This record gives sequence, C-alpha cells and structure tokens, in this order.
Amino acid sequence: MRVLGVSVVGMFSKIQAVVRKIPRGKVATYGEVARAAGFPGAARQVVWALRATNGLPWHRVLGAKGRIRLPGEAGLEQRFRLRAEGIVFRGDRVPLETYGASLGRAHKRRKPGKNEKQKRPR
DNA sequence: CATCTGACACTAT
DNA sequence: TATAGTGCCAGAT
Repeated sequence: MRVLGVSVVGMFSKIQAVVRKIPRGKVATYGEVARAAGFPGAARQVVWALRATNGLPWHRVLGAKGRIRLPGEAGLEQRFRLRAEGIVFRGDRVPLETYGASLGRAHKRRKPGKNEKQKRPR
C-alpha cells in the first residue's frame, strides 16, 4: 500500500481530512466520519485510518451514541483528553446533541442490511 | 481466492 | 437498556 506514492490515498486521506476538521471541543462518531468522507457504512475503515495515522485528533472520534469504544487504558486516556477540551460526559457517553461536530455529509446512501426490514410502499 | 479481524452501525428481540 | 445477529470495507495471512 505505498506511502507517499500512490494508493493509501482514496479512502484514508479523505477520512483523515474529515477527522482533522473536527474542531476542538467537539466530537464525531465513526459512522459520521465515514459518511462525511463519502463512505457510508465504512466506519471500520475510519478505525484503520486513525490507527495508521499519527497526528490526528483520534480522541474526538467516538462510537455510536457517543460511547467510547476503546478498551482499557486507551479509553481512559481518550476520556481524559476529551474532558481536557471541555467535553462533559453524561455517564459513559458524550451527549452528541451538544458536542457533535457538524460534518457536512457527502451524499451517498448505504445499502440497507437484509436484517433491516424495509418498509415497502403501499 | 478463502478466511479472519477490527477503537463500528443498525435492527430486532 | 442490553444482547445477538448481520452488514460493511480494506488489509493481513
């Protein structure tokens, strides 16, 4: 996957760009970042990007509902960093309604899982 | 090419 | 609210 060469680009750089524009004191979820980057449903790739890249405000990225998905001490550290930016936790989660960064979502739509019942037209 | 893995999301129960 | 099952995508083996 080259570095500075080719590849690696595409998804990752966009994801990185989105993460970078999360303002201090605000947060976003993996899914939101993925959507904003133009890859709905690629929340996992957001994780990849965060792990593979240095210098990103990784602590501002949370799981759905604003819950920290990082296990162990890393999770505590994330919580600590967020708190240092003025973010107040409500129990084990962050109220996204208050701290959710407004990332302009790219227009794309994710295919519904078959688990999801599609409401059919009547 | 087949399988597995991951700091996930979403729906149904 | 918690748990279980499924979908997603890219990379590693």
